[in-house]
This record gives sequence, C-alpha cells and structure tokens, in this order.
Amino acid sequence: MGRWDPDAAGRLQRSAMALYSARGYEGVTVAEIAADAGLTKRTFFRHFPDKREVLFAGAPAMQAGVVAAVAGADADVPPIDAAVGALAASGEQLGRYGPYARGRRALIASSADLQERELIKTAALTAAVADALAERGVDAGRARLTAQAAVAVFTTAYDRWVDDDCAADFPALVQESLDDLRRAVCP
Amino acid sequence: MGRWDPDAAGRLQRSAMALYSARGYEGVTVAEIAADAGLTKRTFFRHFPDKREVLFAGAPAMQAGVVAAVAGADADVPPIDAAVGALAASGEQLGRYGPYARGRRALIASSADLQERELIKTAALTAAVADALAERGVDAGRARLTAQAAVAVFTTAYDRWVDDDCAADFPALVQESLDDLRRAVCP
DNA sequence: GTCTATAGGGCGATAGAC
DNA sequence: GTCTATCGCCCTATAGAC
Repeated sequence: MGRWDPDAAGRLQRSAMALYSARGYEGVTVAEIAADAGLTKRTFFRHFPDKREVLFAGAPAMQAGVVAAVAGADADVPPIDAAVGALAASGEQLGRYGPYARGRRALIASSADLQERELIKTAALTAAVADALAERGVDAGRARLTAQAAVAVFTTAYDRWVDDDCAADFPALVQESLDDLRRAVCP
Repeated sequence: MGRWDPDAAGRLQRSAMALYSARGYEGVTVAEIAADAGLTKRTFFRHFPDKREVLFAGAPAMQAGVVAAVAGADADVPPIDAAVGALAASGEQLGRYGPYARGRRALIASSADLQERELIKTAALTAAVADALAERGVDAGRARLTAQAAVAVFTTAYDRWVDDDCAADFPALVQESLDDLRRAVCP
C-alpha cells in the first residue's frame, strides 16, 4: 500500500476495523492505523475528523436514503408508517455490511467512546427523520416523537437482525418490532 | 476559595458552568476551571473523570430515584405507566436545577462532545428503566421498547418544561407528551 | 505534583496526476 | 505549468501514569 494507491479512506477503515478488533479500540493509536494502511497520521485526519468516525463512515448515505424514502412515501400514509417503512427499506443497503455487523457491534459495545458516537449518529438520524416528517406537514413536536418511536423500532429490529446473523428478512423484523412497541404503549 | 474550603466538587461545577458559558466549552481548559475554583488540574480529575462529566454530576442520583420509583409502583400498573410515572416523579428533584437548565441546555447544544455525553446519560437511564421493568417480570425485549418510549416522552416533556422557563407542572407535561406519543403510534 | 503519551490540528513543503 | 493528496514538523490539551 504505497502513498498514492487508491481508496485511502477505505484502506483506513479496513485497517481500523482489523486493528481495533485485534487489540481493542483504546489499544490502537491513529498512527498505527495509518501505518497499516500505508499512510501517515496526518492523512488519517484528512479523511476522518477523529479516531471514532472511521467506524461510522456509512451513516450519512444511509440517513440520506431514509430521508428520501420518507419524502417519497404516499401522502396518505400515516407518519409513523412512513418513517418506519423508510427505515425498513434501508435494510437493503444494510445487507452489505452484514459480515462486519457482529464484530462491529461487539467492538462498539466494548468502548464507551464508541457508544457515544453511535448514539449521536442515531440521534442525527432521528432528527433527520423528524425533519422529513415535518416537511410532510406533521407538527414539529409530533414529528419528533414519531421519529423517536420509529428509530427505536428500527434499532430493535437491527439488533434482532444481527442476533440472527443478518439472515432474517429485515422489513419483517421491523414490522414485528413496531407491533411490539404498539402493544407496549397503546392502552 | 482556598485549598481546603468545602464542597470542592460543587465549586468545580459552578466554575465550569460559568467559564463554559462565558467562553464556550472548547475555549476553556481544565486547568482554568480548577484555578477558578482555587484547586489544581489534578484535583479536578479526582472529582470528575473528564472535562465533560462536570456538567452531568446529578445524573446518577436521578437515575437511582427513577429506578426506585419503577420498582415501587403497584404491581397492577402497566409497564409504560410505571416507567412514565417514575420519570414524571423525578421532576421534583429536577426543580432544583431550574435556574441553570436553560443555560445548560444552550451550552450542551453548542458542543458535539457535550451532546454525546448527554446522549449516553440518557441511554444509561433508558437501560436502567428497562432493567427495572424486567425486574417486574416484563419480557426483556418489550421492557427495552417500553423504556425507550418512556424516556422519549420524558425528554420531550423536559424540553417543553425548559422552554416554559421551568414554571409549568412537570408531571402534567409528561402526561401530555405520553398522549402525544400514543396519538402518533397507535393505529 | 510532575511527567508522558496520544488526540487533534496548523502550516508549508512535496510528490504525483493532469 | 496547475491541482490535489500526502507528508513532516510543529504545537496544545486531555488524560492518565508515576
């Protein structure tokens, strides 16, 4: 991996996943990740703003897809179904990360720093869904609660999907989780 | 503020709030906070594990109170009402922070680092509520979804309470937010 | 209380693509 | 030549070790 080889960001991501998994998030320095990818520490920070972000590079694209799906839902679909449906549809892209999902989840679970970063990504997704619902004319306060419920349903389904080695039908797990939420909160 | 004056932790909290508010979270060093409180950097880290935590010192006590309230709810109270009721009751303690709530919220909103820390505190509260519900015999998956819904209701109500300058009746805002959530997710 | 490792970033130099 | 990605060296502050 020389200085001008292509896909520097991808190499950094793969090196980071491999080293973090082998020696733990805190046991790896940015300089080591960069060296493993044939780059320097300074270049790492050109591609990723910090040591954590290298594990969350796919989040913006996923979020954009979900926002587009909410916006594209038929006007007569209730807000909660538009939000949950959009998140369920993102499962298509999710499939590509299947092989890494279990290791990545274990890695994040092992570090408070990584959990914080994952939570803020989830919060950003929630805010984006709420904004997309507001664009559809949903009242701001209700949009936020709807988005929070939908994202809770999504993360529950995602967790079950990873438990099942990413083999189950994701939209079905999402629908099942939505039913669970309804049983929990509806009188 | 001499070296052996009482309430070192409280002085550090007040100095941190004042300096962060005046010059922004990133514009203040731990050494400056410590000096303002008449202490040293080393002492700061004896009281708080890092620069962010000084703003979240009340969280463990609040969480303990909520867990106790969930555990103490009558056995025939539905899980969602036990969780929401416990969080609503925490509003009593919340009142003490009323005067600082608005400034603290603005400060946290200004820094991604502080938002991450707040999110992990909220996640810890959610996990604690879910565990307390599981102790009542609620299935683990359902307990988690119920806790997430209840905490979303709580944070919505808290935000409305701060918007209202901490004057409104907190339990009433919580009930109102739960009604909003039900309108959003129930068919 | 001092001392160190590392995160994170500013800046200019440089290597290669075009 | 221009343009862009990378490098190398410098610095500060956090966080923890001793």
